[in-house]
Amino acid sequence: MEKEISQAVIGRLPRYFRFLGELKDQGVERISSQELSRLMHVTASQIRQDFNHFGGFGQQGYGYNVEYLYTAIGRILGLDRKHHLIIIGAGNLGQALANYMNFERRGFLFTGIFDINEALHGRRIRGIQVRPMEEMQDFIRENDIDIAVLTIPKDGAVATAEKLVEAGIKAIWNFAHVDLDVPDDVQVENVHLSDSLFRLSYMANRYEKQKKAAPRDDR
Amino acid sequence: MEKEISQAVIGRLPRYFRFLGELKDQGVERISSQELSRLMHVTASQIRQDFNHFGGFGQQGYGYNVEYLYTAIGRILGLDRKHHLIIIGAGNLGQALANYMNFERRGFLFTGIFDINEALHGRRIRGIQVRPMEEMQDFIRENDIDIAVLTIPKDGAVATAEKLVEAGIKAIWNFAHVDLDVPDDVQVENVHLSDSLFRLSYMANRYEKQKKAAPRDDR
DNA sequence: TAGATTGTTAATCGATTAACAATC
DNA sequence: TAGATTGTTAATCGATTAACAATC
Repeated sequence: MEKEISQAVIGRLPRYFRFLGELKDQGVERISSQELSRLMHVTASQIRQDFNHFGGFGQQGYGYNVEYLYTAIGRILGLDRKHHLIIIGAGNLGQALANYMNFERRGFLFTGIFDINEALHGRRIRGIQVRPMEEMQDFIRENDIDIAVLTIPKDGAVATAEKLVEAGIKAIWNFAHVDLDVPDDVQVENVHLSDSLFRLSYMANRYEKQKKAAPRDDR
Repeated sequence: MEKEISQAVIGRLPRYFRFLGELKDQGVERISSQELSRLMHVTASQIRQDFNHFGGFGQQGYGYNVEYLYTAIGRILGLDRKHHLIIIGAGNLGQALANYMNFERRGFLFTGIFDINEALHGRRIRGIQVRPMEEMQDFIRENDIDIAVLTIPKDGAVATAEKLVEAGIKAIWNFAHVDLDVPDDVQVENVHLSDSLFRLSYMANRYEKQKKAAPRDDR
């Protein structure tokens, strides 16, 4: 089997995909690692290394075919097939994600949404009715759900994640403000919004301090 | 001046902060790098290295004082002061973030929200009325805004970011699906939700394939 | 004082960059 | 064929881990 791809590389794939998508939309047919390098602000060397993890996409003397590369990376990311996803938690964030579903276009189909709050049960969000949590496990089993999106407060999140795993979920998109402990064969991708905001806060803060300490130094 | 802290370290700070907060809430007074290591699934060595970037927080033979360390990291992250933030885009995501403002507790004050859509103008979200985009720049200057949260579609994002910078914003929390090009003294923290979802998709996909290729191999 | 655990230096590991031969 | 640009190996850089002397 191919050697394991490092997290560093995987982390960059969606960004490549995004840039290639834009190029494709602009009608660009081919691009060299050097041009792409200038565009994305990463080294041409890294680009070539990254692409080569998945086998040669390019052609010496020519570069890369944008459309081909775009499709290939899409396939690597699993965007060539449908995913059924459910959202756990019909609060502000859950609803925003349900509506925001620009993801739908990419094959991520919003299939169900669950909440403990009885007042919400039966209410429809983008045509899908909010269901009580008790129905979650059966729903997953019956509807062939791939991905669960966790948007509930941290207190319930760990227990709910366990239930998801029990019902056979293999991928959790976790917006809850807590780290989940799941078996090896279950993938978790965290979106810890406050962690992100704090990083921004640090960066802004640090820069300010530097400025004060050395007001002449512009870089 | 102290040597530059690497992105790798900065990226971990919010997570430390989160775990220390939980420990503090549980009434834990002190903790060694080894205990914290077990809890967070990172090496004790890394923990000690990380903390030492900011000067000795610990004490030989004792460990680290949880409360002290928590406060120290909080200060490093800039959580000991108030930040005024505005949200650009009063769509689903913008509204969710405005309401979600659990951040408020941490000193990030939701001060204003803007949208191009006239139908939304004057409407109140968490007591704050939606303003037209034209008022954005003056509002920033008059209200001492630190952070702008960009939740508009990608097409308008680049131009809007330019306006933000023009008005003096130094920190942008970018949810738009595009990379922003800003001067060196402006910090951007990206939350590219689809990139995140695609990574999850890749991970789940890859695991499945491995399973199929080598069904016996459990790890 | 003895035991524990940090702070810090040194060793290892992995990821990024540079270089260049292969090849379109 | 000459020029361009990849694929890939080698060199460099940085981040992580190990080890241990300093010290509470």
